[in-house]
Amino acid sequence: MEALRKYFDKFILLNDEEWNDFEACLTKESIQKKDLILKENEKCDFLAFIHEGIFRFYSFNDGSERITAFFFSGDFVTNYRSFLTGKPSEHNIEALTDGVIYRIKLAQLQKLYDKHQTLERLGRLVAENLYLTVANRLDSFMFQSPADRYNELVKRNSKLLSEIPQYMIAAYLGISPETLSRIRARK
Amino acid sequence: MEALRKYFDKFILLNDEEWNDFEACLTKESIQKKDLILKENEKCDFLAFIHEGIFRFYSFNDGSERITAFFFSGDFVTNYRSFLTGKPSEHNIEALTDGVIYRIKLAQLQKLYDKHQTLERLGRLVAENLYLTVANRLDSFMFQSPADRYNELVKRNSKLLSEIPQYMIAAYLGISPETLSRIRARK
DNA sequence: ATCATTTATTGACTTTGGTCAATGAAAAGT
DNA sequence: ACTTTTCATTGACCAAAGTCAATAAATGAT
Repeated sequence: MEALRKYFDKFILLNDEEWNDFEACLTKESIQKKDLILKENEKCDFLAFIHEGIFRFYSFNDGSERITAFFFSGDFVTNYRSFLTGKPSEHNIEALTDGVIYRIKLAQLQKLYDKHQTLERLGRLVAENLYLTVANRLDSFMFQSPADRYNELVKRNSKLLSEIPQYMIAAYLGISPETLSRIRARK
Repeated sequence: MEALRKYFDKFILLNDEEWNDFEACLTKESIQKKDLILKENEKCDFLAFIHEGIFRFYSFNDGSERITAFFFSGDFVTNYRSFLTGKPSEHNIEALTDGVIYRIKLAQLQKLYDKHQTLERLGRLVAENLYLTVANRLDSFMFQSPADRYNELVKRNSKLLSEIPQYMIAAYLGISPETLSRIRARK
């Protein structure tokens, strides 16, 4: 689990005791393409660290799918809202590729928070980071046109474009596949 | 500062020592209508607790104003992004009424985090809460029509409507004042 | 109370993106 | 390799929201 530890190091350095306690709570799972690691109406009581694979976080609006986020290796994936509030998830989390994740349960995480102030801090930093992610995405919806959102995606995350079908990119940008096709055509 | 302590109690109970250390870092300020407590391009190095007053958090897109949030007494107001990242703010925070706030500086808050695990936890809970707020707002932009957003606002926050001019509500909903006027007319 | 300014409404027109349908291209299954 | 299904593009049309401009209503200042 060196990958996970490295990811954490970006936020905060854990000593061996903290790390070992944390690692002991993780359970490894192999995931197949199209598996749902979280289903609508379930409570999300876990965080999952993605060792390998791509996931999408989506729900249905009327008939059509809306994708709130994609997650890649090195990311945490969870329904953070359901995780925090205990309410049932309105979203699904689906594997777009085969993969490997490490899960930790909410209850165990809370015990770790109590035991180590450093892990409590890590929890804060993770929450702050997630805040920044959604806040940026909110801005993109408030201030930018679909074409702007697409162009920024191309600039920032061209990897994503090559690995994910275009109609999902459209669902992520909040537009129809036809519109995305036209945005790409005109330029 | 009983109001602030009560607000905290919603998250977590502080003992007297923790509370006193925290309170000692607060500075009280009277604010006049139209004052900017944060200006574009400044770093936001504070959290402010609103004892009295209404504030708006806004920026300019091309020529026109976009309002990201309103804040009322009992809320914290800050540019959380600038606060967390240290980057200059792209937003202004303006008082819509006269008011009273209590500021705490980032540096002092960090000292408190180090001193008391409970305050560290409070920091996490506040971050988690802010996450939920923006995440809900993002959903409203991704999934709802302007009319839906307006109707929900009427349902949830009718107080806001009576205290804030309609063109600002429109800017908050991400639509033109004309469109809001028409949404209200048809029904 | 009057006048000036700000805010809200309404109409005409434009722009943008959505929907439906047809066609082409690519990928997956046998 | 061939068929089937999925995905992407394109066209025609529609609906929603934006813009510009005129007017009305409300608010504030003197």
